[in-house]
Amino acid sequence: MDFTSPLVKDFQLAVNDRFNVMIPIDQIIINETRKEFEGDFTIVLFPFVKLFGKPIEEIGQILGQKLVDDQHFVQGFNVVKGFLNITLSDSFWLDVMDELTENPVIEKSKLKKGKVLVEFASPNTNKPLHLGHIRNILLGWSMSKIYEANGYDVIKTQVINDRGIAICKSMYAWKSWGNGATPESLQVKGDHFVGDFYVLFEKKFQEEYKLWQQSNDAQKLFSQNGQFKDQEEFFKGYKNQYFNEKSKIGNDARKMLLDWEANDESTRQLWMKMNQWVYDGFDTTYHDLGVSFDTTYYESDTYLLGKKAVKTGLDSGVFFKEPDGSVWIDLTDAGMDKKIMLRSDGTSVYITQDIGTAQQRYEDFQVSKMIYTVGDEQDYHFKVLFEVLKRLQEPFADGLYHLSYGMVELPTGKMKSREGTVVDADDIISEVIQEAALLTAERGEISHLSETEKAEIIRKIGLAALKFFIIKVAPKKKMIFDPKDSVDLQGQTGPYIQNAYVRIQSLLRKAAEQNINLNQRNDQNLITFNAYERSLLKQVMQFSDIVRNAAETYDPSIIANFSYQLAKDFHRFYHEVRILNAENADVKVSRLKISKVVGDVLKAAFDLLGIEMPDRM
RNA sequence: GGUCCCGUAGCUCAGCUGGAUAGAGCAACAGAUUUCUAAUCUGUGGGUCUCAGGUUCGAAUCCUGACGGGAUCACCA
Repeated sequence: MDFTSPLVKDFQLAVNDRFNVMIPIDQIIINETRKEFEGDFTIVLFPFVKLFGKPIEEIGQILGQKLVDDQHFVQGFNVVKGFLNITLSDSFWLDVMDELTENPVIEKSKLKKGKVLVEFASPNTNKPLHLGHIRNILLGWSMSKIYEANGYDVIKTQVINDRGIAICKSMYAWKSWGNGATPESLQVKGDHFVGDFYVLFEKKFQEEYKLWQQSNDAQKLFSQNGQFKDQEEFFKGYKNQYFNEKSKIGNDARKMLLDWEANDESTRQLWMKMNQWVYDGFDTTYHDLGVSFDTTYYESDTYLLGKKAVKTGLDSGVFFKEPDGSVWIDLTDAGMDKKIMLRSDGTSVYITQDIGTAQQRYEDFQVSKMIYTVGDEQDYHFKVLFEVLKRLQEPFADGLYHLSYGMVELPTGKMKSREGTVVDADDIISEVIQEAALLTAERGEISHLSETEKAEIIRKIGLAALKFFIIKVAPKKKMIFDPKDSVDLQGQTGPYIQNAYVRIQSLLRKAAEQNINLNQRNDQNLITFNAYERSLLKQVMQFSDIVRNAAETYDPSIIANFSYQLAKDFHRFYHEVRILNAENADVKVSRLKISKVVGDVLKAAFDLLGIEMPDRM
């Protein structure tokens, strides 16, 4: 609902009436009046000074008076420097309140705007999910919800990297040292179970490598490479080569990869079994986070895609072939480099596969937009990918967006798996819920509820703390995640906002007990709205704009910050103003209506962020 | 080195499509509950918006250049 444009229109007419100039609407700057001044909205007059050749204060006086005389919605005004502060009439606010109460908080546009595919999560099967994945998942999920709210059909997807040397390492380790153990037999979550074997492989490999470093063979190699001062440095750099050329278990793992590619029956069986364990584990984490996918792509299916695109590109002259048979694209005229599309042995590289996958998705769903939620270390990759797709003249090429986000770091620095500083997703989820349980018990507010009801509320609170902590930061910024702060339930946090909602539900329950009807308009008795009420209404009526803006800028943090501001203002209102004991029945009803609509908006906003609201806490 | 991103209070972050005296939370200190859920509210202290130029009536915001931090520039993914 757009409430300010009638005011802007009136202002435009007032200017025309008094100065005979028709100012374009988009040149009229209107803001919410800052708290330290009196008024609801402020029009900036500076741009008009030169136009009218009068002192700015006088212009303000003339136009303000005109708006009051019109008797539309303006009740009063004041001019401070070049700012015309306008106070809207109580009847205006009464209308706004009833409009907001009677309509859904988000107007879902009736006409469909098209289909959008959102990719997020996209894990590897050799490691459990960590904090970085959580940020990714929250962003992608939230983006999906935001696009739905803006009238799009959304397809949520992930692409799982289920093949390659990494999973073969886990497979080899399990086969060699696993003794037939399963996640069930060891009571370990599947993704962790497989991840542990990956780690075990690395450990065994390191042992083997260390041992080899003492050998004559190794020492000879080291002394032949005179540019290295110390052994440690040399062997660090030699590690990959050792793995590929000399390592026994490296060789065995690579043999597995070849077997896999040759479709060897037993290797494929093992691969399927272990990946299934991982997927079961991932599903648990996704479930805990409250997210799901409409479809999943697997790299084992898609990694060969894109070769056809290479042929098409060659035919149309977008790509070119080197004498050795490799295929390239030259993007130097677009400020990028040359990029390989196909290796000289004819196999695909990462980008080939992405081209094929994009085409496949378009074929599958005919989407007009695709949003890739991937960390900012791949900014360049996506820049190249999108440019290539454009040059291939794909019909979807204009609807591609890389939702890039910054790395999640700890107060101590980057997470490093080698140093064991990676924050595991499952761990942090359970930690934050435990903390919520502790503090909820201390409070005692819900102690009368059943255990399952309590657990449910506690889960919502804990997850809200974690999720809000992450989603409130603008995506493109890297963020510092302090586990200590993330379990905070006070101040600028998810639970703070939930608490505002819970207070509102409590009010509404009591109002229902008193049989107060909130569905009727008050046409008889005009009430005076105080500053708290006006502020709440102003924010609530901006919600649709906020949601649109979040979609346009691909930024859920806008909604998070909006929610916080609204909750904060509600808490203040709640503290300063009597609601159920208001001075008369009309005021009571209007305050309840405002509270209800604030609650509805908070809940809708949190839903867009993937955060649930409890009714009590 | 080329390209891209970031730099705001002790810490974590808003504000960035230019508008009034730059805001929150945390941390510190002082207060508020016979009243609708105190996971709340009020107050105090805390700033060269990295720096220097430029555009403008007006710059944290736009432009240029430094400085600092990060990412990326594979026949890896």
